[in-house]
Amino acid sequence: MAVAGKTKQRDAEATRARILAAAKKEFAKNGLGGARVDEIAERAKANKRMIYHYFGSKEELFQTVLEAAYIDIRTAERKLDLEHLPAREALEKLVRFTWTYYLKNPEFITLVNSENLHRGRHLKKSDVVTSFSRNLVSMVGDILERGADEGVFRRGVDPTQLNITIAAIGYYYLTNRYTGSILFERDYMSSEALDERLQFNIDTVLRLVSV
Amino acid sequence: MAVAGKTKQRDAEATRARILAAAKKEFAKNGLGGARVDEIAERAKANKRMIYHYFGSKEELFQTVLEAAYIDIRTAERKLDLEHLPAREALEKLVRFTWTYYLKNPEFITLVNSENLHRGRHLKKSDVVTSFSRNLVSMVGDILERGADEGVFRRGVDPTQLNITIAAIGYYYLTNRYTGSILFERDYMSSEALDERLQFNIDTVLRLVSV
DNA sequence: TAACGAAGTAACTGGTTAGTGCGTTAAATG
DNA sequence: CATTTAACGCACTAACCAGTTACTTCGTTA
Repeated sequence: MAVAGKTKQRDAEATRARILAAAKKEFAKNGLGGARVDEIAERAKANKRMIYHYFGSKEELFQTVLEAAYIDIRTAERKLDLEHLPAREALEKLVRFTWTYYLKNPEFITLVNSENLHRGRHLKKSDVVTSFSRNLVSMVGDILERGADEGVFRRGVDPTQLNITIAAIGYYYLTNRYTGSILFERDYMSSEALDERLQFNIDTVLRLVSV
Repeated sequence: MAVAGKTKQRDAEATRARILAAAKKEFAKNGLGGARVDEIAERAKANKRMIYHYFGSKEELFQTVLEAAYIDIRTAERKLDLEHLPAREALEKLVRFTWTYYLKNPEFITLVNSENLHRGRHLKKSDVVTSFSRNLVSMVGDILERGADEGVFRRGVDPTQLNITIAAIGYYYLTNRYTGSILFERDYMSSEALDERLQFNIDTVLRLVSV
């Protein structure tokens, strides 16, 4: 019997987890097409055969990584507990959270980009993720309604469009930071530049919904 | 001597142009890593050898395609002639143009995404593109200043940040339309959805700069 | 404790792909 | 018209890469 804490010589769960973590890094760095299965195996300190044993194929591995990434961000969003905050504060907190999440989890953006290059064909096969997203839209819908009741927000703002915009203004800045830095001759990633962008985004969203 | 209009059996310029057009399609569809040189040659009805003759390597071909794409959008922006419009109209026209350009030139977005996956290493080698972009920022800066003089816009809005936001709210919606359509259970590309998004974006930008 | 299933490994395969060597043919030049 | 230059094509290669075969080792349980 395996004693907890003891270094097991064989540990299916641990190996699977190491593969998943390595795959996330490799897919994020090089995209689905550019990622190398051998590289993932090496990074995970696992044999390549194990990848096929646990995940079936490179594509299924990608699908699993992508699903896990979506579940992670949606779960974090739920934990924000925005229901108990005044509408204005709740919305600002969501904008801040989205920005910070992208900043701390740059793999998320690259994974989503890669999936969209492939026309969403992996996400289509997943059904867990949709229900998580419904929750997000209703969360924002609630904030908007509450804000209108409080008299600080105008009515008639589409929650889905607002959601897309909140994501867009952070996501675009970060995903296009390389070309942006070159074209606009700015350092996109200095802490001053990041702070400035976050403030601009909060301002954009609040002006959009305010009465 | 080649007679104008006569179908030449050999035409360096035409072959080069066909390769470039084919490469744009292939790179946009599959990214730099996923694009196949053989596929580009076939699509261009040129021999693969010609690609290496005119462009040297796959990477240099990509760089040329990317440069051409940037020059195209920046040139189109200049032709908008926004200087002779009232500030509000000028800004709305720019938001509309940006949206429509992305919509009609979907390759542009995918090329930029691909370049950012590769950390901008091709654009770094190009110097033509930077000067084009400087022009865009000053164009928006002028509109903002003019709007403030007219009394319709507030002062202190950063033209670069505004520029980024105008691009972001259109770009993000379109590049993530596959995952978006699945997660939010909406058809992102129906003409009603597209109209609605454009209106939302115009509204977002105007509220952002208005007094 | 035997035996069975699952974890793990190394070496291989078949297909693909960027890039080339070398020969051919059309057009420009003098 | 002869010669040179540049466009063009065929067929090849060396490297790469996803996926597999055939095998060993460990842990669990009848």
